[in-house]
Amino acid sequence: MKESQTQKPSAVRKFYHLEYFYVLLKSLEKSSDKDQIFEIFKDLKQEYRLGESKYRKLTSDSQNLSERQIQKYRYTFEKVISESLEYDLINHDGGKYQLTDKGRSLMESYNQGFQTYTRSLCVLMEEKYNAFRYIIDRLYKSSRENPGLLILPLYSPLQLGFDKSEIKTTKDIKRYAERLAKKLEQDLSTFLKESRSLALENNKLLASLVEEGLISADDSSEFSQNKYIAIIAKFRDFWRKFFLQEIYLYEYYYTSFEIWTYRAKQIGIIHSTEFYPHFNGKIVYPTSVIVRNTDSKDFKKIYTYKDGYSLYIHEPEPDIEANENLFIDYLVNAYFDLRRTNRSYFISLPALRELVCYKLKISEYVFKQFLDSVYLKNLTGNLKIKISLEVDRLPEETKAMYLKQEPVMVDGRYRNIIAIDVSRGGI
DNA sequence: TTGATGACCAGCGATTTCTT
DNA sequence: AAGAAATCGCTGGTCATCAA
Repeated sequence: MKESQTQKPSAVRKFYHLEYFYVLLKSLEKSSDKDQIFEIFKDLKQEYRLGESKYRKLTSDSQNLSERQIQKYRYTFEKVISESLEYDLINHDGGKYQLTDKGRSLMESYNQGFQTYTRSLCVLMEEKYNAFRYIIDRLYKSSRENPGLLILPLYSPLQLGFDKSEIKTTKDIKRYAERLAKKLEQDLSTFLKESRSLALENNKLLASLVEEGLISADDSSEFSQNKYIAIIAKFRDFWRKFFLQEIYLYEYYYTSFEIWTYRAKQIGIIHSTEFYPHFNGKIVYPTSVIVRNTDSKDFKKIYTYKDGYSLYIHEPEPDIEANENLFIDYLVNAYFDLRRTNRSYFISLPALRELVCYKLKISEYVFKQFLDSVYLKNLTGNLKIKISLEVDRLPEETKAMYLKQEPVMVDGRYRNIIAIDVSRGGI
């Protein structure tokens, strides 16, 4: 397979959830007046759980929003409108907004299921921006040893064993900086098989902190404690930017990368996670390829570029026996991997999902389909292993961080913990 | 006018400390 | 022990600024 040609850069978009398009179009069905559309949009944003964060948490109801919240919602609203105009989903005529045929057909695709909907959007976005192609190309070029894998390690002082109370002077900051750089060098070598000294960059970072007046050039003098968060944020941003631009040659800034990969994740063409077990930070890899053509039945074409290359999503069928066996193998391996650090038979299903998705290079959606199929067979006793799935607590029922990930819907119910028995004797 | 960029901050959930 | 309050760490979204 010849690698495809890198496309022109992607512009920045300002919202993550692809449902926003649908929510806007639905609002437009009811009104053509902008202020009224916004009112409906606000309610629907709430109804579809389009929270401020990716974890879809909503606090207040749409009736009791603060001025500031309304301002934020309006900001998002304007962005959704402007992007919808670009894709001709709506048109704007004399202060009135109307759905176009294209908009109506996108709504139709939503009713056929989320996968159909996101794929229609993928076509619209790719026609205009080629952003997914650009990122997928970058991902495949990320590392010679491990093509496709991109890591963005992240370690706060806390995670490296420093307590906030022991970081007071320039000297302390330098100690953290040094340990962080060492850790990052390690990650580069383990994950990307690249040995590289980060000492130079580390010095650059420290120098910029001094230059901006956040810390003093003198080792023993204390920095102002209310700048602590700002200083730590500098570390985070600096290394993220370094990894993206220097290691992965991504030419745009972090937010742009975040937004496009998260959109790609919803379509199922790129996987990205902050919850990969035993790793601090973010891991991104493609669950698709861009090639002229392929004979493999595991890949489905979803978009064709002008130069003849196509975007194929990796979507193996669960009911083909070889696929099923491979899935079960990885499932069992990942289960025992996680069991080593866990006393209970039950382990976190999202964590297991991360390991299996990575091994098979499949999206969360495909994982869900496989697990569904395998679980049903297990219930009727037609499987060589025994699987138990349970619901611990759903994200909205708890404040625990480890449950911030979306649970997996299997056999019609949300599940978040799993146990596996290979002997079939019962657990 | 539009997009890129970096700084900033509200607010969330985790963690720690205080209180009963 | 358990709940309440205070503090901490971090993120997404907003905004000002700059360049084209």
